[in-house]
Amino acid sequence: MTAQNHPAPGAGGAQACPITPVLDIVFSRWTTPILWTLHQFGRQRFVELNRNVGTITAKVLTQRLRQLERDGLVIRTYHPEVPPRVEYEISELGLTLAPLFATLTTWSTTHLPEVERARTTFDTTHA
Amino acid sequence: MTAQNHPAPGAGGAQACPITPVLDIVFSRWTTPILWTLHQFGRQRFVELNRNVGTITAKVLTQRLRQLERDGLVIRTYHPEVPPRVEYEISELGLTLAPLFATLTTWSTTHLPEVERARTTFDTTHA
DNA sequence: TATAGTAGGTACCTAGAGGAAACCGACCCA
DNA sequence: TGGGTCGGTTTCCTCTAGGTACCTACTATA
Repeated sequence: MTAQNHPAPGAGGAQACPITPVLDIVFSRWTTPILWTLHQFGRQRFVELNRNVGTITAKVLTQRLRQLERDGLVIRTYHPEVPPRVEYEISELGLTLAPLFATLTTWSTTHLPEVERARTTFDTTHA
Repeated sequence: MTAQNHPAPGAGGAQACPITPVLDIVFSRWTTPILWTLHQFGRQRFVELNRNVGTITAKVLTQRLRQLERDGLVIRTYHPEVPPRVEYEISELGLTLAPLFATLTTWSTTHLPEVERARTTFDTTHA
């Protein structure tokens, strides 16, 4: 699996797609599973999150959480105890993404079967 | 720039984010600029599209168009003339993405400044 | 003594996407 | 005979995200 860098807006002098900057913020790799897990299970510690998200490694999870924290979508709370305890939760700004995700899920449920059908017909006709 | 492969759903046994399959269809690299250009300029030939999208190379444009065609979001029409002529346009299924993109643009205009502010405060406090 | 747990940080390495550029086949024009 | 157009395809090369492994400081437990 590799990363995602959306094309630079305005590159080449052509009209640039206006939503590309948002994609790097919201739809970078692993960001949606992380946000989804935080939304499902609520505030979680690092190791919990690591288990709940799935196959993500600790290093990448740290990187993505830093990015999400920098973008203001996730709040990190550090408790200087022993052993140290860190908790992550979705910020208010992160919660404003809810209608966007809702639109995505509705599109998914209504139109994903059409995509599947288009794929099978394409694969059979281009055999 | 590298590719985008979103994590496999269900990997690791945890609850999987339900929107990840859609991301690979709609938000793969270059797909949104391509769809945007097709939407802005209407039906276009390959070379036109290549120029209008921006810095994309012909090889990658071909790959992405094949994927979009396979997913049923784009319609390819081949005219066996000399020199050959191929036209691309958005399908009806592709047009159903419009509300999704609209939601994205509204979120962008309303909340992107907050992201910028969060970034500057993060960068100054973590200097 | 030794091991485990916590929340990462760091160094090294690999796989694979994507870019650059050359090439192609059919035809037209000069 | 050579060059140009169109829609790609092929070859080669680079870049980098992400994986593996190992490290910290401190405590509790066995």
